[in-house]
Amino acid sequence: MNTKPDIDEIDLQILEHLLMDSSLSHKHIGERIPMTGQAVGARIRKLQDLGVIEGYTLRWNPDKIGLHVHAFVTVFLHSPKAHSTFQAYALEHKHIAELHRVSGEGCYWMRVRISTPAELNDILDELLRYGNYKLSLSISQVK
Amino acid sequence: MNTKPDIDEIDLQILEHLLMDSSLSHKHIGERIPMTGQAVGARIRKLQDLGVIEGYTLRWNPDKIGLHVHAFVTVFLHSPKAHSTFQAYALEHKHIAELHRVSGEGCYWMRVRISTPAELNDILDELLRYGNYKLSLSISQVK
DNA sequence: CAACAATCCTTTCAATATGAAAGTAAAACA
DNA sequence: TGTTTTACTTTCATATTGAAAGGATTGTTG
Repeated sequence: MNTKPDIDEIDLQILEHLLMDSSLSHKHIGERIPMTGQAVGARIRKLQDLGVIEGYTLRWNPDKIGLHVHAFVTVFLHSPKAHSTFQAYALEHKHIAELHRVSGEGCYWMRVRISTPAELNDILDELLRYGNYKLSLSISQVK
Repeated sequence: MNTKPDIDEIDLQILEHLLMDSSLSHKHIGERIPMTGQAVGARIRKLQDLGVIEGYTLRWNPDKIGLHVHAFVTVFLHSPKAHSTFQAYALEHKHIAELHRVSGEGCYWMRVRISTPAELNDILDELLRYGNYKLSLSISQVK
């Protein structure tokens, strides 16, 4: 038994192509390998079955629809009891785009995308119910 | 002149659908609006032209191809002169998946995806050339 | 008010991409 | 050596796509 399932170099090439542009046709990707579009399709299905590919989504610009504030928040919970309610709060909150349990600084790290500083302020107020926080604002995304 | 370009509720619905699954057919999305697939296609092209949709990509699981370490690093640069070399370093580094200039804690925030703690150690060593850092490891992604 | 233009949709149509199935070649293995 | 497995290609039927043309509605202007 290997640590990795049988994913070879060709699979990784296909993965890289799709990460760059998942709207590429199988045929187009196949020309680079080279391989027919159908063979590429079969490998992509394999990557999905293995759970390497979880789904298809967009690269997009939230700023263009008015979500001008991009914040990184480290959360320090008051008490162990706060975890479940905090997670429930974060999961249902539309503007909490990402949430991780972390070791290191604090208990959780989260990404917030929201329209205005005032709305961010509201979120921070709500966070105080669960614990404390440390805030960083993204000024520009370099990569 | 409006702050937003002409993006209406229907556009946002389409955007949400594509964020959930960008492999949905235009026709399928159209059934929920409701609208023909061709009309959905035209709106998607509009969203691309406006720069709201920047491209198509995957949701995937780096862990499955051996990238077991997911780290968030806050970087504090020594001096103003370090910025350009640091950015160049980060941009070309394969395992630095995301980089933001931030206000708040430190100068930069970055996401690192890498195979082993030992390799992370190497990156941290290299970071010391530019400044200091603070490290958090993602234990589990909640959202 | 009437004519016109603009917008946004539908319908139609031709080109293309897709997945399934069958066939083939090469490698792995008894 | 013969058999099985694997991974590809070819073929084919179906579905998706974008372009073009047509129609309805709304807004604009003389």
